[in-house]
Amino acid sequence: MSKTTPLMLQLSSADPRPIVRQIGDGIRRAIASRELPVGAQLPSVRGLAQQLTVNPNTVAKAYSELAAEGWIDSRQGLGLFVAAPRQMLSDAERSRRLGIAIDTFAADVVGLGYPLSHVIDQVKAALKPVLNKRTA
Amino acid sequence: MSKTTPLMLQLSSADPRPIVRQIGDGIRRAIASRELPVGAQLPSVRGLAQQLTVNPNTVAKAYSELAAEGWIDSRQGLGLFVAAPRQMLSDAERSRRLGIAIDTFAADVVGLGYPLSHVIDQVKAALKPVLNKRTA
Amino acid sequence: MSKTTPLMLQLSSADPRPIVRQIGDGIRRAIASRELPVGAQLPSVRGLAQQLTVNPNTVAKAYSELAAEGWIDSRQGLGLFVAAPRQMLSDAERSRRLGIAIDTFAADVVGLGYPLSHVIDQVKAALKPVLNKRTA
Amino acid sequence: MSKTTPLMLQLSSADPRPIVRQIGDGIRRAIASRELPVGAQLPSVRGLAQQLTVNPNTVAKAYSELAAEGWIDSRQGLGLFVAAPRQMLSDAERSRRLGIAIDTFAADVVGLGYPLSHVIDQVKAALKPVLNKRTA
DNA sequence: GTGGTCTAGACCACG
DNA sequence: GTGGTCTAGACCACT
Repeated sequence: MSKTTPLMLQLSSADPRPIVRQIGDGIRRAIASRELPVGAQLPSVRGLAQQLTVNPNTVAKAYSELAAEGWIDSRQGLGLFVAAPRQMLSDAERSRRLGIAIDTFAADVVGLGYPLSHVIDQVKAALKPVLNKRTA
Repeated sequence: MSKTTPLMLQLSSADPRPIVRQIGDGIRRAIASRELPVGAQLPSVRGLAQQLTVNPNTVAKAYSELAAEGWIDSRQGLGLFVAAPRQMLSDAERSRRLGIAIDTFAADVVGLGYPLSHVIDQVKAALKPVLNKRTA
Repeated sequence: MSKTTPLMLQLSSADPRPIVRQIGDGIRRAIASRELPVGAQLPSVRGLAQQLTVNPNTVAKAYSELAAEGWIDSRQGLGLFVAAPRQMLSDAERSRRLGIAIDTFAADVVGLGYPLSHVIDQVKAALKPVLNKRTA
Repeated sequence: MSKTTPLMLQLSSADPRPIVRQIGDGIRRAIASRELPVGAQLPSVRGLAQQLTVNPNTVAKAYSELAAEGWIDSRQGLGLFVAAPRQMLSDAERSRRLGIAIDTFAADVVGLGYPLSHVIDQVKAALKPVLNKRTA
């Protein structure tokens, strides 16, 4: 009875991220912000592929990565569903990944010419809806 | 008689970024933090390649990208020098890039389970030395 | 200078595991048993695909899963290398996975008619060379 | 007048195994542990399907696989009954299947970081109630 | 209908 | 040369 949530995903060819990543990131964000609640069914591989006009394999790959990371569960013949949140990674690995993400981010924004306060404000605005939600 | 600044660059094979990007990011960071001041001469392609034990083509590629982005200027027969800060990107482009960087960052840290405050603190610490320097 | 280790992999069509899994499991075993030491270069995607007469994409998929699990590191343009061991998973997740693995194993051996002692002996023999090695 | 044994089966959507396999494995385990003794009648396809709220086709498929493997016998018009234990597989086939099960298990637990003794203890605990029962 | 696997072949970035 | 991405299309298992 769980209806498939529409899911607004915007692919952009100007975005340097590969399509698979854009899809995965978009869904990750939707799950973290509870736009897609636990147990919700995701659009089918073929359906989403058609909606985004990309190859079904591309969608399938994004989905399978999300499944490997514990964001979604796959049920043979039924579809894909938002999984209950659980901590997959060790503390050491989480800390390591945070460091990498910050280094990458720093390299990306250096040279854009924005003052620190502006960048921080934007980061806060982007993270607020996706952090501290799934454990609330 | 501007002496070539030594330039401490640490390439890491554990770092997922390709070597070209590690070099470019490292130099970009050094310029932004004024470790390499305006007018300072950069190491030669061959010299840096030897120092880092990488292919000279890789260094040359990193340099040419930095030049295209306006970070460094090449003076024929003399070498490469840190350029005066100037903004080469349109406001729309800068804003778009910031948005993408933030999206990517958000996707990376979501699911790590850290509270917003912790992430923000880390980001601030990482950005402080590289932002607000060249525009000061 | 690190020569590619030959790597004996036996694919079997009688094996119910999909090819991707057989490849991944085989390499995981080789790394865990230190047959492939840390830093060793793995056979190239195309090379291994040719050796096993499977599609390069299949090998690439197996490799990318191993990379996601932290077994190997990929270096653009250079190849794939055995990564230094690190604990990626949280205690809760490790315990969960052990439980699933044991349940699956139990379901597989029930009905084969072997006495408990025989099964345990075989399991011990199989696990001895792959457990307690990477931390030794 | 053999009454249908209630049969406690727990289907879990968190379990990665497909439903057919969960049903088959559950019944196999119940028979092996003598929870379902030889001659006991199994619930009807429709009854079990209703109890588990799954498609009757799924239950029927699970039953037909169990029958093919010799676990249960169908008596026309009467229903399905637990068969007397017999070995339908050749020694070579049994040995091959044990090998595959052990390989899969080893690949699953390698990398979890548990000491051999801990894994063996858990395996013993899981196998004790289902092995050495039907041949005793 | 659903997802999962596999093949084939193309194009790109990196060194 | 290396790996990474994407498309196209086929076949299978599950519900």
